[in-house]
Amino acid sequence: MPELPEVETIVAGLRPLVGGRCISDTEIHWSGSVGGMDPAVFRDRLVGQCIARMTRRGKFILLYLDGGDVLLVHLRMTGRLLLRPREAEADPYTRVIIGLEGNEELRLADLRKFARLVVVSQGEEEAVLAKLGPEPLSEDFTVEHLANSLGKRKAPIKTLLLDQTVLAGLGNIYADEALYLAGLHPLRRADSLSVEEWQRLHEAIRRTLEEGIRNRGTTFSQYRDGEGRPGGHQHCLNVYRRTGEACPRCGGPIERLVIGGRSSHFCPRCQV
DNA sequence: TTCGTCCTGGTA
DNA sequence: TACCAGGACGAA
Repeated sequence: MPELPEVETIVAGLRPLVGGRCISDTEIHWSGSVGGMDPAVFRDRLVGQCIARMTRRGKFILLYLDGGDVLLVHLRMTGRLLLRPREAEADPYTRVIIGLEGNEELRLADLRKFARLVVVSQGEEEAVLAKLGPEPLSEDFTVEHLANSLGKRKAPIKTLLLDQTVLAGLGNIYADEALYLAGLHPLRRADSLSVEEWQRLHEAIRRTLEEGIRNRGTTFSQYRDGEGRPGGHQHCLNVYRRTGEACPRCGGPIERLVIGGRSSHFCPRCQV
């Protein structure tokens, strides 16, 4: 669910609210969310450390703690990271609570139980992050990088855009939207793209992610920002989950195909 | 590279 | 009742 724009929105919203705050207690309601870690071990390790820095890398949220640990959060499909007053009504599907001094708590709520919260020693997070490709909105993400990493691959371009080792942060929604903006059919073999098409795709990826961030992410059902608010980008999508509706450009019907096990939405007339 | 799996709930 | 869902990993 949460892709780069959603995670960016969460982090930008929470960063000023949790920076410098200290952890006073923790609760684990479903141990799978912390990889089966013993609740007492989890608590002993975190309590007393303060949040020095909060950042995002790809779809990961990173909380750097001043005691030498890093909290890595990945929300996967339905995870939410919410900052709530302690006395606030329980959020449904709350799996982990990290209590902060000052009567608030960070809650990991997650309907489908895929989200993960991992504690590592500072430095160890680099092994996880090293597998990720460049940030799509950074200078490291160039047309050359995109074309060089994928230009010889035979797989459909749609499938490859979801590979986090190629670029970090794109998911199913924004991949479909980027391919629409670029006018590329999701089944196109990557090795068939021309220089000009790589340029269009590169530009389209950036544009669609920037618009997603501007609209504070896409909410279909589960996504909320760090304060529980839905995003607004679902009203601006051109093709994603619009099967049968009119293409904004040509008016023809949007089609849906399953590619690499993921649903893909596209306009067969505008995307070739 | 593709498929199943981890899970639960909403919708057709 | 069947199918669908925003992610990612490991096995075949």
